[in-house]
Amino acid sequence: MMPFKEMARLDKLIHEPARLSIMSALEACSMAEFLFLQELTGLTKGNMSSHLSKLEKANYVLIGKSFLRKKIPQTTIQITPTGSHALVEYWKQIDHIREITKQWSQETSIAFPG
Amino acid sequence: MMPFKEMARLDKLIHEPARLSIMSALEACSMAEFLFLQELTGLTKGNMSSHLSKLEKANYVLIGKSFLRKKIPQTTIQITPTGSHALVEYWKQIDHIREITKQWSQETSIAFPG
DNA sequence: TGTATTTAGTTTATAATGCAAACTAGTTAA
DNA sequence: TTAACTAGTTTGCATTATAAACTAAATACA
Repeated sequence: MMPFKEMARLDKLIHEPARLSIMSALEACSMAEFLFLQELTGLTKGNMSSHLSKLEKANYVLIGKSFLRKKIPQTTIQITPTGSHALVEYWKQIDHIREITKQWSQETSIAFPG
Repeated sequence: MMPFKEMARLDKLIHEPARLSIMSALEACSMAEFLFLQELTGLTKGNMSSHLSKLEKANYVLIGKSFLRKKIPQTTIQITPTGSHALVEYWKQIDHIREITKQWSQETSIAFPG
């Protein structure tokens, strides 16, 4: 019907490239440390921190602070079921957009050939 | 190698949902009028205008101003070969990201089963 | 004729966001 | 005991998305 309005429905929390990389990494890892995640994604510490807190607010990730030998702070991050579900839905929506635009493209070329 | 850095390479001009919808519509239409495109995407006029001028600066679209019966202004928009190519490359990169994260996810589950 | 309204867009102002530099709190080294 | 490092958070800046306000021309109508 209105295929090009489907883009507006993309979950912006996941769509943002830095966060998509965080979420994808977490989906693969089940649990990761802050520094490991930072290395993996190539983000700066400040960036990681602010993106993570956005994801935490949405309940997409769970952040736990523990201490190594009760001294060195270590932040561990896990994806939540909510976050995992949101990621799946995000890719579904991407697929949907692709299908629907392909279809519309075909319809137009039938209506206005050449 | 560093799969989660691939997200940073997504073309941000196309990645933004409003512009993805504009570009997808144009790819299907070959040529469209401003108001038609606005209706299609559901964007406000101001939004349309500013997104279009960004796409124009990147040479992703060509904007032509003509007059209906030499009176009513009519803006027509076409995707350029550059824009069309960028859109194809965008989807390629999306595919690439998907493949690579899927793969990494498998590797991790092999390395740390259960 | 002149004033009001509509149309087709552009410009401007604002609010949100992404980003890295600067900061904090604790640890180890000299 | 002071300097330097570590692990992260906060702050400030620059960019961006968005809609409201504006512009310019056309039509409506009184």
